[in-house]
Amino acid sequence: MYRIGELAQRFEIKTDTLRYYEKHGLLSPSGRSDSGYRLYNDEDEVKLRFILRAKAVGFSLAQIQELLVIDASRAKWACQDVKGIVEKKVVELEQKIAELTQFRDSLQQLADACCGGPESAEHCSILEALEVRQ
Amino acid sequence: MYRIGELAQRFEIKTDTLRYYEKHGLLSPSGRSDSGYRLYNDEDEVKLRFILRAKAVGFSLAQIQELLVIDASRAKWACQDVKGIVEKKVVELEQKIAELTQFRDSLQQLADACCGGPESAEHCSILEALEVRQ
DNA sequence: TTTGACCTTTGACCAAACTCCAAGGTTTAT
DNA sequence: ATAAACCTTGGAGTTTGGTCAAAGGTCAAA
Repeated sequence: MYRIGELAQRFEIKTDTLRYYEKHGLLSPSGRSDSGYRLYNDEDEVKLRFILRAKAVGFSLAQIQELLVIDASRAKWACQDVKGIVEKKVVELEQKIAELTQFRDSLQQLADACCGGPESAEHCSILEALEVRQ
Repeated sequence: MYRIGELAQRFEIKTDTLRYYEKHGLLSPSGRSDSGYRLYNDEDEVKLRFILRAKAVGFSLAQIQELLVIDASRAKWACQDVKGIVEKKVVELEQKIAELTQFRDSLQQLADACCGGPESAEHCSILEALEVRQ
């Protein structure tokens, strides 16, 4: 059994983060000491590892919550349920990548069109492009 | 001269957004009516177009603020100043794209390793991967 | 015993970019 | 005149994932 500080330290996160996860229903300690201290067991540790792993590959806490629901009663779910969540996330990421890539390309275009030298910005093609009426 | 509602409608944004931009120093109306209504002129309109254009290519409002400072006194700045801001943003975007791509690749790997069928999630390789101790 | 580290709860704060609400004044068209 | 649309201000709320602060109780080592 770990106290909150021990578990937090073990995973290099803040105690406040663990309290936050508890408050938001992600991970509650399996017990409390007589004085009210949170006590986390091995299963709690496994669950925290799960959460942090999922975060590390880009899942939001809400999405992790979904995965945790499945993980809690694995036999009641199918592999396609899990894979569905992951694939949905992949699509989401791909869309965001596409958007950011578009931003990047637009900006690269602007940058390429600019002389970038010490000339006065009076006639800067980037500034012009941002305010032209068309 | 436009009142706030007219300008907002023209650019398909909320009046509250204009008030927000004013409060945060991005765009103040050039005048006020006797009753206190905001009055925006043609220059204000040009400036708003600039802001929205910059937003559309991914600049944050803080970054747009920087660009506006330059735009306000173009002769005092050089093309390289403007280009510098744009190039910095490009780098930022490239880093974010790289991060998201990594997420995507990790998740795609997980998805590929999963049968994704109706089999019980009891031994789901994705769930296993997320909680394995290693 | 003492002291400092640790723990609790509650509620507020932070970031960024809006958006909403309430109370009340102004304008416009009927 | 009337009613509805429009405007003002100030402050709070939303989202997401934390983080901080205050007040006070508990634990462990010296």
